[in-house]
Amino acid sequence: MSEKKNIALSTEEKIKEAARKIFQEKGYAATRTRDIAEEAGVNLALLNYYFRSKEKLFDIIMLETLTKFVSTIKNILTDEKSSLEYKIELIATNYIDFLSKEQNIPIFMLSEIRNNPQKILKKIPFKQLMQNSAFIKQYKEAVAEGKITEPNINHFVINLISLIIFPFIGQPILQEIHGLSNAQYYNIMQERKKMIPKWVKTMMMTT
Amino acid sequence: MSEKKNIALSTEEKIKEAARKIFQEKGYAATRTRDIAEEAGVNLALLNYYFRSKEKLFDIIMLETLTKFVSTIKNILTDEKSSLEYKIELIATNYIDFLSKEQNIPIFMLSEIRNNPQKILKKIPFKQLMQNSAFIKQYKEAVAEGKITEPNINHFVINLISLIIFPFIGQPILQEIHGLSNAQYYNIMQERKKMIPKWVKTMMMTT
DNA sequence: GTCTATAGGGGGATAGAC
DNA sequence: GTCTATCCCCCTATAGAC
Repeated sequence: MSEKKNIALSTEEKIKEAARKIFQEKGYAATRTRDIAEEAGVNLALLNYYFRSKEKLFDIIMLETLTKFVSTIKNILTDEKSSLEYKIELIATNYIDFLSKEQNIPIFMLSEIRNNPQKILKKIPFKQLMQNSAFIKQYKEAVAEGKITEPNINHFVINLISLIIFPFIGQPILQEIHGLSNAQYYNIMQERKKMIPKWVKTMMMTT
Repeated sequence: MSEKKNIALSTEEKIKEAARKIFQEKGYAATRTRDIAEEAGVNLALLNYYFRSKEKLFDIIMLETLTKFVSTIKNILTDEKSSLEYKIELIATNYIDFLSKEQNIPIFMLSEIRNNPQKILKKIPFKQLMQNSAFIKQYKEAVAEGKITEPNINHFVINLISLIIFPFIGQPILQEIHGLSNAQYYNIMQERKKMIPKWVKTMMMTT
């Protein structure tokens, strides 16, 4: 199944694109290097020629996935000029747009983290990204000014991330429960871009 | 199948307990039958003697896991007598207690559903469980009476489930971001038993 | 029912021709 | 760089002794 868009790619890039697709769909353990080669339309031996091993290829895909995932919010969190409210709107909008196109990324990342937490978490400085960010500073200011009554920023971050990401992870089950088509579910996710910022704001005023 | 009062588990039960543990930790593809046999402290051949194949053993574990997961809320949703508010409190409390003990269940269920949606979803009548439940009826009544301003029940259900379940799925990453110990994270989850019901209530009044 | 031994085959990796 | 052919380990499953 050779696709038009792949014709311009080098062999190495074709393999990476195929690996990204299949690793993200099935996870490391369930992926066979033969499937990646077939998806890429290249010979199996080339996979080892370019990337040495299945695991090394996986490591590259995972690092790129994590980097892409983090880059979606990195600049938002550290921007000193934009307001906290605007940051929340941007985070919700950008992540929902990003994940609508790359639906498998959250479950892929999280299930591989379960299988090997240290290996994956050490690749990306999640902690440093958050701490001392403008985002955190502004949240604490809002608490000091009485604009927010929930002083524990952990709950705030957990809630924001949960409301954005879980609907993608739980999509099969949530669609089944509500009897929704893919298009209907997509529309619901679009609605959430506007609603999540309002919701988290009111939540943080509830004690 | 059902043994009398346990002193020691039967061989069959030892295998099932070991299989449950390892499948839930690592997922189907990454699990080796040798690991299950070792964990159970029995010979590898006994696994096939009692369960025929790895897949048949997995199917049993998955069905039991889904059943346990659903039974946590089944009676709550269908209870005609309790109020909507009380139902929400019970759901939050019971699920957080359940998942605090069985932390791997959500990611296990959801990643196996990703790998094989129809096979797993058809095992459990998620849809029928929800539709025509007292829970849905009471939500619609609350909308009609103006107690709730968000008419779309889909968002309500998605939000409630997201706020309860995602913190368990994302635990490794969320702990890392906030620099929290296991004990600290456990305490945060305990706090959420009281807070989630308040939050979802105010969220559904925000339009 | 439980064990040892092994069949059978899938899948990652490589040698070597071109 | 790309291919064919093949190695060989590992894992599931089974045969057969006890």
